[in-house]
Amino acid sequence: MDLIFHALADTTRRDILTRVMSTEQSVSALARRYDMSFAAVQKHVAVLERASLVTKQRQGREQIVQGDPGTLRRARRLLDDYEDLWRMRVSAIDDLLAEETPGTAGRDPNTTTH
Amino acid sequence: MDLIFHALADTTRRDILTRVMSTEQSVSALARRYDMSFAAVQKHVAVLERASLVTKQRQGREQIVQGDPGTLRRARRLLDDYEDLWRMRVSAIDDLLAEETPGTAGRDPNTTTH
DNA sequence: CTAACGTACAACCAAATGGTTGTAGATACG
DNA sequence: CGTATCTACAACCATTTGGTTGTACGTTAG
Repeated sequence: MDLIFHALADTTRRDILTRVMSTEQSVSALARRYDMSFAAVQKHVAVLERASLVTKQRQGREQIVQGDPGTLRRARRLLDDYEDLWRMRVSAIDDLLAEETPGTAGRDPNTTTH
Repeated sequence: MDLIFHALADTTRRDILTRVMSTEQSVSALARRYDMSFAAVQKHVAVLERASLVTKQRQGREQIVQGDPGTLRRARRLLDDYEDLWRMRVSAIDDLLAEETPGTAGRDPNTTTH
């Protein structure tokens, strides 16, 4: 998890991810889009790869990069879990209020049912 | 966004977030749970606060920390967007296949309709 | 009032990050 | 064949990170 979120905590890497999620591309094709050295982009891809957000696949002399939706889902699920915690906490307070003053539902504006 | 994901890229911080999402707590109450100095935990909370994942609220001499579900939602949405990119890409390939060999739907096992 | 508690913040340190340049090995092209 | 392209990787550098300790200050408890 540390690896996943760390990989996502960089604008360039998120941009690379955006690109390869919709179209798989070679590392050099990606590098051409950014104002930094090939080696720098190569490192960014390596970080994404270590996090399993991306996979590489050799094709001749090129290395084709493609996104991995499975890892993305795992990350999203974690965020969902945090939101669930919040909802449970609020509903616990709601229950308490409902018990004390029945009829006064007191909905929390931050709580969104999906 | 960098701040948000960077804040999430640390086990201790995610653990703090888990705690305050379900129950708001003072910084020192949090600090007692971890095998590190108060100052270290204080810094972790500061990182979460800079990322707006958490808000602090003074109460006498204590500083009460509570989770912010809104920021969490923003992060989750971004991950959703990446998954959407993937689905659009796959469906584009599907359309192409459907056009070439109608009847052979060829569903991608990675694609999950929500 | 005094002592203990909760917090803020500075100074310091080792390790990791994000970038660079340079070198070298495969693979494709003319 | 020779040359250009794509990749890998090492060495280096400035900055940030995650931790420490120490000091100072407002607030609560005895």
